[in-house]
Amino acid sequence: MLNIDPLANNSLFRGLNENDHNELSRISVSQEYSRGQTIFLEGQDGAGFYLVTSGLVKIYKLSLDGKEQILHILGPGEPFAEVALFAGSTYPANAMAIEKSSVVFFPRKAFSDLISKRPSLALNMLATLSLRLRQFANMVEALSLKEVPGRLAAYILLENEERGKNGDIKLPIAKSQLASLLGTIPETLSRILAKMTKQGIVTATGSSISILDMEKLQELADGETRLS
Amino acid sequence: MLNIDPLANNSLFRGLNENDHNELSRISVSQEYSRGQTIFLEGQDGAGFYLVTSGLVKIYKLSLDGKEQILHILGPGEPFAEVALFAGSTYPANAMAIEKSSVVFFPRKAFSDLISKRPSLALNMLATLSLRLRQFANMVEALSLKEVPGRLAAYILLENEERGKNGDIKLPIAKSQLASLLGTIPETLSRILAKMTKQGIVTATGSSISILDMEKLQELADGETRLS
DNA sequence: CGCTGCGTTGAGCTTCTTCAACGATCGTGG
DNA sequence: CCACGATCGTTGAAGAAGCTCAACGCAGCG
Repeated sequence: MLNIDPLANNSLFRGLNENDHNELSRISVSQEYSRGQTIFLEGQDGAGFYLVTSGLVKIYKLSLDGKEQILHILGPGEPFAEVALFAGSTYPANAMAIEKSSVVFFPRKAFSDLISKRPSLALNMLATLSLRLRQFANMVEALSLKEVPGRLAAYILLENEERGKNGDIKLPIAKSQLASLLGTIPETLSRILAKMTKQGIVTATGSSISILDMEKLQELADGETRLS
Repeated sequence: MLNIDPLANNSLFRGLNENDHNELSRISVSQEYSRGQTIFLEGQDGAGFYLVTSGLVKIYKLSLDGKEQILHILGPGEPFAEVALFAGSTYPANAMAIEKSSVVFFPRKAFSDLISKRPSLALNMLATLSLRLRQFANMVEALSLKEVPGRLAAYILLENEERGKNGDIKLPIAKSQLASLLGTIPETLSRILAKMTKQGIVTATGSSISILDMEKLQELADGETRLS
């Protein structure tokens, strides 16, 4: 096969047999979204959950006056909107494709039936939700206990561990989106990045960031230091 | 029996049979904590999870300079630290008894074995975690998109729905703790409550709050209005 | 080539925190 | 039962962090 099955290699479905995978393929529906297209809105009836197969999807909340807070950014292999399956029936936030994306949709009922019969599927799902709870706890901590420089530093370090190798990072999202993810606005992010650059902590050109002073970045992320 | 079994009536264990309940009783351990006593600390090995049977427990994060952000307040019947079971092995935050409390502790291994054999237990746990994810999403939204008056208004309204009847609320926690839960400090909370009182939205005496203008409170919580 | 979205920079302002002092409340031991 | 201390809550004044508004440069794309 030229196209690898997006379902087969996902950790969410680890431990399932061939039949289960066929069943999953049978009940799921592939969908395409173009950049900026809404996948669902907060409050809508949660008809099922999704898995990203390509592209990038953001989960976000909006205030009345239009300010956005991104809760998650999801890439290939990552599920979203699982919450709607198990508690309440509506989506708790909005979902939009940041870039051209493909997702697989799993209708609620069919998936519920399968999960009731497959303990390993339920356990995998528990692991997924638990990981997300951990991320949320860190996000609340960041928003409440850290200032924007600290949040940005933590983000850069995290990104460096996950994608960067030698301290060179390519931002996967636009800076305005990063601002929204960090709980601030583009202007503030821009100013702080400029300040970090001026102090020799990083260099930033376009969507590339290079870490110059890893130690200082770590201190900022931990809240040991101010940017002054 | 004089003492009702705290395990039998919990929604987490709904759908389990008599044997399972006996098994749960067998593997669990009762613990007592006095006011202010630490139950576990962030980063410690997560040896299991807990269920509050009486009293009040807070889950919280601390910054280096000692500021506290409360993530949850848990009362009788509510479980906590389930996350440590399914993702990572360490506790993601600190837990402390706010008042004299009794909890039941379920050691990791024994509970994992049971959950693997009882699909309904896994599903109940999924429902619990999903609900918590929803709460976290709302908390992030509040911290990032609402100002303190809005957060306080939302808290009062929520508390009124859950415990209050006719708009009279008895705060279950100290105001300093409420400030920490709302992501602010006691001084700010005090000032805003005073302002709300001055504007005839609520009256506050000690730990009692009475709602005078429900509509205005709702507008504040939704972000439609400022306190001016 | 022009338009539109993104990013940057500046000035002023709002919200919230910090620091400090004081008052109230509650539990406890004398 | 009262007195005391500790914790909690309130209020004021000053400062800091981040937001708003506005203008402008730049790049990408049709």
